[in-house]
Amino acid sequence: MPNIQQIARMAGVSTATVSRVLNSYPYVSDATRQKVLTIMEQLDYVPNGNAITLKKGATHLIGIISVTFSPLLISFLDAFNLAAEKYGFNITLFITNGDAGKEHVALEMLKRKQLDALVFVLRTNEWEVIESYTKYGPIVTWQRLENERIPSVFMDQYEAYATGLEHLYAKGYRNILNVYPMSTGLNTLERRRAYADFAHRRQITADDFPLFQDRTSIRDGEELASWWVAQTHRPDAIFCATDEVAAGCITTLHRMGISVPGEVGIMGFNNTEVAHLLDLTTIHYPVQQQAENAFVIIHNMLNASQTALAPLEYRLIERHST
Amino acid sequence: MPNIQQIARMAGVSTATVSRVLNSYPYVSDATRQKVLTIMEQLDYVPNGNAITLKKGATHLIGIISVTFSPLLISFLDAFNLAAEKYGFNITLFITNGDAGKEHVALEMLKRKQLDALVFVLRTNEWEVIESYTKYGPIVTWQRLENERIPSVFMDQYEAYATGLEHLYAKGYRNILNVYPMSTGLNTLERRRAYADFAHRRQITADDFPLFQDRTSIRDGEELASWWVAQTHRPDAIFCATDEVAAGCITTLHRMGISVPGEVGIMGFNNTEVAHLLDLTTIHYPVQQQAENAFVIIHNMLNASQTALAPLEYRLIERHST
DNA sequence: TTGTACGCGTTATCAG
DNA sequence: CTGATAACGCGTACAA
Repeated sequence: MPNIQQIARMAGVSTATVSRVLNSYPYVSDATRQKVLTIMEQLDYVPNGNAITLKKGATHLIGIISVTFSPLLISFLDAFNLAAEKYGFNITLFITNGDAGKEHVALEMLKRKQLDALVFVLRTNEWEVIESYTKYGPIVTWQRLENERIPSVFMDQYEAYATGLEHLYAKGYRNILNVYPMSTGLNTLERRRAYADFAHRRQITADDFPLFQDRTSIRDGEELASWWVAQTHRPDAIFCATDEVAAGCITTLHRMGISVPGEVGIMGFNNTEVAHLLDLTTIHYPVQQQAENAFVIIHNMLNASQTALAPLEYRLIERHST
Repeated sequence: MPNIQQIARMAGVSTATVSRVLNSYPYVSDATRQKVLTIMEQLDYVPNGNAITLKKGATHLIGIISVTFSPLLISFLDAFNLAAEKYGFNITLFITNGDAGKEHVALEMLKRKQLDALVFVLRTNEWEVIESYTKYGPIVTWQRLENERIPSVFMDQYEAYATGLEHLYAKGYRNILNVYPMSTGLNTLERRRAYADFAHRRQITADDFPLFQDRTSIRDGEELASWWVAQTHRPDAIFCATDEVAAGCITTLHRMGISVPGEVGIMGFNNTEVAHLLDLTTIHYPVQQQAENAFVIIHNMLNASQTALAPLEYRLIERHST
């Protein structure tokens, strides 16, 4: 593997000149340019990216961290990737499976300048730990967070959840079971607050259903359906934490011969592909815009620029499960 | 940001000694070690990963390239990631959306030593183009390929498809519609060959169904269902290219009030999550092992080692759609 | 046990 | 228009 010096020597010029040719600087005579290019051809010269990285201090690599591969992460990745590639950035993926150590690997890579920035889709370490790394580069999160140093592209779910509840109310449901996502997340808090306010507004008395939370997977939905069937006092609608929960629930109910929305209404959240597949009423969430914004924020921080963020809007997708 | 020299100077030692402490070499007196460590602490010293990368010539980054985010890619990524992280490797993702240019970015990064190796899950460029980059580092593919320089972790689908067909036959289906994946891929060829041999073996005369290929998405499955309903002479079973096609098909049929497997049998391929969700009979494909093998091959090439590959096995998953 | 000095491959400044 | 040379930070023979 020849390097820039060999090329310089063989072409009878200095490395500076070779570098100029490489980066198509002006002020290089056509004669020397051609000479250099020819030698490069001959020796099959390839500039070493690591040397450039070391010199320039930028890798154009952004780390994205999540606990698992959820359908939502995929949408996020897809949109982020699209935005990033326009500016020559690529993505390094860290799936932690909840292992704080794996997350540390990513943080350390930022610290050691192997990554230009980090996006936390779903964190494992405490925010304090993560925050202590902000001095090494931009860190953005998708989760809800109020932190001076870690910008968030989160969109509050209170209103969106309230909209879903009002839809169920309008459809005649009065006995709604809420199934919440991660109990550690603030989304659950917001959704519970939205329900409390809704119940008060609509004068719905407290039910005696158990509290369902930490339910986000298809399997969770399947268990939910089994629970529903076993009850004597049943909810007439279930507002699921994710479309996947709704999917597992609705297919299991169908399998047991229970009609949806006849006997029970089912509602999802996020509008992922499975919601379309199973004709689920759900809330469309602007994941794409959030992902784009995550990139824009990073790009702004890296270049001290001021590109504006995209506005975030949710909307109710009414299908036939309610 | 202090560097190794500043630390050396402040500690009153040479950079070599600092480096030794950094990499916990033996033969450093405890006294000097402590002195150096203290200074590092004080100055909040962080070794620059890029400099190390340049010096050592390895990034411990492997690029993975695919056209889209299919459920199968996710399984692959997940398993690959698990294998890779044990050896300190991370993954950089390239989703090309069929853009050969984006694929070139990855190839160039390998060439320029920003990536240690490349895995083509789904390529866009011609193999010839890709092959010309093998001199810059290990390139492995998941697709079927017979190439000296590009190892493949592909598993032949002839037998698996034949097993699926025999299952349908055993269930009494005689009028099978085959829906094939990418017409450019060899999987389609193998599956068609399996069907031809099956038809001959079971003395099934040629049907007059159109040739369905390049069908891999949920939407493709939905269209397929519409097609099926519109026919007078209908197949009694559909062997779908992927579970997603089967999913789109079966839900649409249900929606139209058609019973599965009563009026038509539906069979998927790959055993992804949606197959479980919709209770689809399918073929389980050893994606995890293929992914692990991809990493093992790369690791072997990088270290001239000889770790053995995992054996590949498929199996029929019988559920209730046939 | 420690230090010197060079190499890794580029870019960028400054002179000419 | 071109060349010398100093960074960028670190690892490592070789010598002591």
